[in-house]
Amino acid sequence: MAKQTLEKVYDPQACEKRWYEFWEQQGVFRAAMNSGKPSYSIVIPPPNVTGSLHIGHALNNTLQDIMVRHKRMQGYNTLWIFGTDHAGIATQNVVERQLAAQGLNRQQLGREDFIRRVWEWRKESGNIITKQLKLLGASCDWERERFTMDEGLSRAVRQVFARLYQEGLIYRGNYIVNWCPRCATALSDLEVEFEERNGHLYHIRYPLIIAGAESQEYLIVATTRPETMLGDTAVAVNPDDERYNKWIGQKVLLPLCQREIPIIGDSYVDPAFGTGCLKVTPAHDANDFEIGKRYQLPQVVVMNIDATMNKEAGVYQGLTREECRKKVSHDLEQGGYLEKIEDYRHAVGHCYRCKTVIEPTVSQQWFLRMKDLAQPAIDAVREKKVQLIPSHWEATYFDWMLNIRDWCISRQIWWGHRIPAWYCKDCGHINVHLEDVTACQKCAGKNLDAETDVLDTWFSSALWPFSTMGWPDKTKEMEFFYPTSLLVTSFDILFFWVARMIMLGLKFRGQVPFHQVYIHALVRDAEGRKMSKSKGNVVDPLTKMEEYGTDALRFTLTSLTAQGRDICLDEKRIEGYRNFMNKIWNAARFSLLNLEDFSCQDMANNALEFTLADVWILSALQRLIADADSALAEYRFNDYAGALYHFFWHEFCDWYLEMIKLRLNDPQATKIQRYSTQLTLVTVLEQCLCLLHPIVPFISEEIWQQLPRKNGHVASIMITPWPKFEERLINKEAEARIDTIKEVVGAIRNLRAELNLSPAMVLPKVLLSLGNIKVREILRAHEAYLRSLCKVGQFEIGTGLTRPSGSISAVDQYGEIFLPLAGVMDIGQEIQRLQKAVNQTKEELEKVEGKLNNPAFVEKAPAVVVEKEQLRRSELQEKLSKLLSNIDKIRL
RNA sequence: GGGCGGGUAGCUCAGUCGGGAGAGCACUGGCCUUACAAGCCAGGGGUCACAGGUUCGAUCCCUGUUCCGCCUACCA
Repeated sequence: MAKQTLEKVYDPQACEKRWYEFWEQQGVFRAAMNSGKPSYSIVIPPPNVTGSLHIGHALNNTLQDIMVRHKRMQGYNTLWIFGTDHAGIATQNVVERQLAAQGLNRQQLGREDFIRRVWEWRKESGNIITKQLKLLGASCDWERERFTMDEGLSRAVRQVFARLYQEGLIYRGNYIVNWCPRCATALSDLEVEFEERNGHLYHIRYPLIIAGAESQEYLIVATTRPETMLGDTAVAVNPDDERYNKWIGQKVLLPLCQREIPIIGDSYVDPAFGTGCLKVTPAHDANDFEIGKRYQLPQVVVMNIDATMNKEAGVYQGLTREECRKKVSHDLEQGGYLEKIEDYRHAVGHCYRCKTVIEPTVSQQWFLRMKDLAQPAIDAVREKKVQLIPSHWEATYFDWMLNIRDWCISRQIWWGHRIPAWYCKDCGHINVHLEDVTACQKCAGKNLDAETDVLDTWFSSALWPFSTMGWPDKTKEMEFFYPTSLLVTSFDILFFWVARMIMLGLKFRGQVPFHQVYIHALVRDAEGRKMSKSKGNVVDPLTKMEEYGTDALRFTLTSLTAQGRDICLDEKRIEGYRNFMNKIWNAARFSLLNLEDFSCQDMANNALEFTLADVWILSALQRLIADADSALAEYRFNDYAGALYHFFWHEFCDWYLEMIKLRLNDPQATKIQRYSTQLTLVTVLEQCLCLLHPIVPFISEEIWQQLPRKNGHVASIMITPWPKFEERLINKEAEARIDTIKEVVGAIRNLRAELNLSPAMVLPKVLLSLGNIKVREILRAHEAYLRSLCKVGQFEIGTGLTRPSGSISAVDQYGEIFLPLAGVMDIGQEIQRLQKAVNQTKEELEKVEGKLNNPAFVEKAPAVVVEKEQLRRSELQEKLSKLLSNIDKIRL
């Protein structure tokens, strides 16, 4: 790429697309399978095929991209598998809405045509998120893209289903499940969201049957759902409840239905709740279902699949649940059966897809037995074969896994993996098989009905880490990349997805699907509220990427990713990091301007002549590399970003670049000297770009491509070797010297600022009176830095210097600073300024003396700590006396 | 009901071994200093939620209280 002068302001739009295309062209996203190298792999949490990029995706994929880019630079065989999820209910909803717009529904189309329509939709609109992830810079191996409904993954699903069925882990049966009347399908327990709602507790009188006839006596039951009474088949009381236990075995008359139902005794009933009498509706309540099984009560389903009342509801047939509740309540009151209605707040289950109130209903479904699958998965986490990060999620994981319940895996929708079961109409045998069954395996009859239900989408997701790699076939991918190294996900799908992958991975591969799981937080708005369309506080990552640049957004998200914390995203932060991108840009601009006459040469290290600044920055860079490495290794993303931010801006730009201006602008500098500093400059800049690259891929590539470098270099920063920490470059002496210089420069600048001296004004002379000979030596040796960084014409550096008359003074840990400003200074103001310093020093001194005067402290604290305090005391005492003496002499 | 996380500067948050409280943003003052005003220099600002305890010493460890958030659960 030709050299060019950089613009003053970084323009992300101008380069992002260009570099992404360049990377694709170069094939650098493709997984290498080089047998000499270690492997690193991640499978993406597959976004819904209907999805578009939201801020959570942006975070999730930025973190994955950071790890993958980092490992790729470290030389691993790196694979990041991308793919999408067929999202059964969500996708079906989308296509159904499209049909509705044309006045059609899926029943009119028929199953086959409908499925064809979904595939068409997927072809046209199913790759939105793919394009958006590319905009985000994601370095997935796009050639290995998978879809949960594609041929290979479908085969994996069937294989798993068939084996689990054969082993008796999958069974079919009539049980109570969570039914969504809007989606017209069963849901798993996890797909129900409970929310507190204001409701009512209806107290209803159930007349007792005495001597075969309705009596005036009654039991009162309390319920939040009076409409379900139409399906009541018993009333239960606690057998120890002396108010009622005499009635056990008797009957009550069910109001409105004129049905006699038994009174049973069951310890499930809490005598303290409500009236102590519980109406039992086995077909519409999960607990009642259990009670019903214990007493062989009939199950009366009173609703249709859309939650309108069915013929069992008698006169209420055809009403919706809500209408029926009103009517029942009204009729009870009319009949004198309603004791009272109380306000009552309780949790109501809603469909996680469409928010419709769930109707617990008995129906014929398929289930996966979980207990046996859970145990090895619990052990795997306990034994750290799968490491959850942060580890406090383990508690949540164990709690759920230990109380796991069977998983309802069948869905009454059309879009999804059809359950591979065929019912023989001749002998009743259920045929479950990998391939389509055309003749009954038991009676050879050809009279078969295929199962119409499909599987829960999460069933196929559970196989994702190995199904995407070609399992059940033996593939090179499986050999190289399974188990995967890391999974990056959000905690809200820990049970939905992570736990199930561990269980099925262990079951079918005998190995965990991933070694580590990094669980990140939710992105909230600046006030910490969950983002939602209804609140209107959604931050659209794509808009922000356009406004501030993709790198700025990525850096922001990374900086805010501290473990165990939610992320509160304030747009101000994005702006701030956009500014950081610009800072990087301008530092590069400065560097390139000063590297125009530079070309890399082979030169022995000992022939070079480095400045103190050069030696120091190389040393500081080593510390940065070490910090970045350890932060990444421990997934402290915020520390990783923070270390880079601090080093680049506040060490490299603020100090190093300012210091080397001296040499770069010095016409007296020899070629070797100039070359040495230029070499340091380009080295540090390049290594910073490499360290930054995983977070900010675009700007780092844009600048990197323009750096002068040796021949035979690689094509992209993406495949440049990751910087290596070099112990030999650590130079504590240089670091200490720079610290001293920074300290003195700071003190002089502070004085200037407090006196309101214009930065443009060059102070003719400054005196430094320093007690320590080493400090004097350092400052004398590097006086040039002081002169340029403090805008001072001349220094007098010595010890015990007398304060020139009419001088401003300051005292710091090294000694005294005098600015001779005869005639300019305001004595009153100066006394005030010094007095303030005196007060501060006194306060600190009191604290230290408090400690040292405490005999227990001197006796029990470690010697090092005590010595430290003693040293501090003497320093403060000396500072105080100097300050006081300066006030004393102020008028001289 | 059970569990988890949190309460540190005006805001959002760091704080790894218990030993002089930090960052970013915001704010104040001064500067268009030949990379950058999306910038430079300097500065102000905190009873580390509250109460006890352990310790020579607690933001940090222990106990309790309180507030906020989340997860989970078969009290109708």
